[in-house]
Amino acid sequence: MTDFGDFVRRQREELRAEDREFSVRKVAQRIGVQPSYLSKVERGEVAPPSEATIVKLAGEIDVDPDALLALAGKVSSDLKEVIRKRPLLFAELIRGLKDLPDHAVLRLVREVRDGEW
Amino acid sequence: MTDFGDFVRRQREELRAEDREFSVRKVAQRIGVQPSYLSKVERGEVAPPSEATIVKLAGEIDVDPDALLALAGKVSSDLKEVIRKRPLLFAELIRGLKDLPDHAVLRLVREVRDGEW
DNA sequence: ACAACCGTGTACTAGGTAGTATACACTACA
DNA sequence: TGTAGTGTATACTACCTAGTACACGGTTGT
Repeated sequence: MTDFGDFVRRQREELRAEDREFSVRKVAQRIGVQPSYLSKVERGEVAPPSEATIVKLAGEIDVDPDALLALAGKVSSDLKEVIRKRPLLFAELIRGLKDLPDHAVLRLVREVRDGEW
Repeated sequence: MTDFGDFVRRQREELRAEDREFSVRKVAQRIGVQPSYLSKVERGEVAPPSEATIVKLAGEIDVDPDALLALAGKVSSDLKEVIRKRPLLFAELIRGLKDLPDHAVLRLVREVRDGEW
């Protein structure tokens, strides 16, 4: 389960190759944690950080926050909130989409986005 | 935030009016917790139980598990898993549905259920 | 009258979460 | 050559989660 750490390290080092501001220490400082902690996170020595820290990190290393949260095994709390408010409706919808292929879900997404609502 | 406790107590007592098997003690035993703990949960003296315990409780007092989890401020982990596997797709879909009225979401649900996929 | 059952008060806890603080050895630059 | 910056090892912690264990006094059934 070091998917998360490995990904963060790779992404940060890629940015670092072109900008020294992406050292462990500098990034850690910008997202508000100790460098030693970020180091351990990247090496998978400790579990992924909290949602708030992950979101800041995502902003820093230029990845989608939902994608990074997913790598950490988490779901954004604002999405959970949407479900929590109408659990029966959303539970049925999501379970119904569970096994459908991407393109089918995407069709739904688009239908909603440019919705005839 | 005693929504959860109040609801459980009401529901249990309703069942209890017609069946003595729905005492705090009996229900607690069937779901595998101490009676004192269930009592505290119902009175909101402690936070709602874990997901696993909530699901057992829901089965026992005849309410939808997703609804009971929602009252506890939680989302079923199988739904989270679905999102976690395709975070970009589902994040966009759910945020797009966030402010739509029930009937619009329901239309989607039905579209998926009797899907032309 | 008494046994069985009832809900609840009190005290406690193992394990997890999300980190901090400090010190160390190595490298890079000027 | 020294100083500024680098990643990491070690030790520690406050708070939260999800409960347990036991005892108590009140109520009910027979």
